[in-house]
Amino acid sequence: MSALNDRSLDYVSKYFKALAEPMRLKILNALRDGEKNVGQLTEISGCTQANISKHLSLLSQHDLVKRESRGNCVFYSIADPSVYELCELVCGQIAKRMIAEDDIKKMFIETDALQSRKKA
Amino acid sequence: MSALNDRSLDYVSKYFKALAEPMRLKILNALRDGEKNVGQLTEISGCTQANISKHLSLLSQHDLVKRESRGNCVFYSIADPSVYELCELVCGQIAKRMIAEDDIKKMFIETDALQSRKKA
DNA sequence: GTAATATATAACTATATAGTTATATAGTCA
DNA sequence: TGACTATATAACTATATAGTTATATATTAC
Repeated sequence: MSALNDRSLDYVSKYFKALAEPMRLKILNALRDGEKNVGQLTEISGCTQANISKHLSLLSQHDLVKRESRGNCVFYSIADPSVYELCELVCGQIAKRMIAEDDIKKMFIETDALQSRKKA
Repeated sequence: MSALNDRSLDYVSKYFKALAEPMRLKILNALRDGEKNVGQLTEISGCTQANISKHLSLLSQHDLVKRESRGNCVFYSIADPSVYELCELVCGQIAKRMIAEDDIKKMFIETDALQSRKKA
C-alpha cells in the first residue's frame, strides 16, 4: 500500500466496492456453510432472482465466488476464505466503536462480533 | 460474520464503502507517513479542495481519520492503523490474481504488493 | 476593525448502480 | 419434439454520490 499508483488504487477500490453492498455480504455470509445454488440464495436473500444473479455475476468477476453448474442448477461457493478475514477485521473496527455506542452494539447477534471485540 | 443481521450487514457494507473510492484510498495512502493538512492533501490528490474536504468528512464519520485543527489549518491523521491491514489483505487477494494477469501485475510499483504476493 | 488564508458547506450536474419486470437462454424429463 | 425448471440478461427507474463552482465560516496578521 505504500507505493500504489492511481491504477492500483482504482483496482483496490473496486474490490472494496464489491464488498460494499449489504446484499452481497448477505450472499457471502450465506455461503459460509458451503455452496448454494441461485434458487437457495434467492430464497435466503428475500429479493428477486434477477437481482441475486446480478450480484453473483459481480462477485464472480472479482473472484470472490466460484461458479459451477451441475445439471439444471448453478452452484456458487466462496472462492477464497480470506474474504472472511476482511470482514472480521472490519467487525473488529466496528466493535471498537460499539464500546461507545450501545445501539450499535445490539446489532451484532452473537459470538463473532464479540470475539473481534475481545481482540481489540 | 457468522450471525449478522441485516442492520449489521448494512453497517459493515458502509464501512467497506468508505474504502471503495480511489480518492479516499489515495488520502489514506498519503497519511501513511504521518498527518497532513487539507491543503497538502489537496495538492497530493490533484483535485479540488472542496472535494478533499468532503472525502475527509466521510472518512472522519467512519472513524478512519482523526481531525485536529491547529491554528489556521486542520490536520488529519490515520485513526487506526489496522485499516492498512485491510488494504494489505486486499492487495494479497489481488496479488493472487496477478499471477495470471501480467498487465495487472505491472500496476503495483514496488515492495508491498510483492510482499503480499509472497505470503499468498 | 480589515485583509488574507484555510477549511467546510451548499447547490448543482453527471454518472453509476441496486432494484424491478419481462424476456431470453439452457438444461431436464416426458 | 414440447413442457417445465433454473439461471442470466435486457431495459428501465430511482437513488446515491463523486466531482464541480461559488460561498460561508474561522483563524491569523496587520
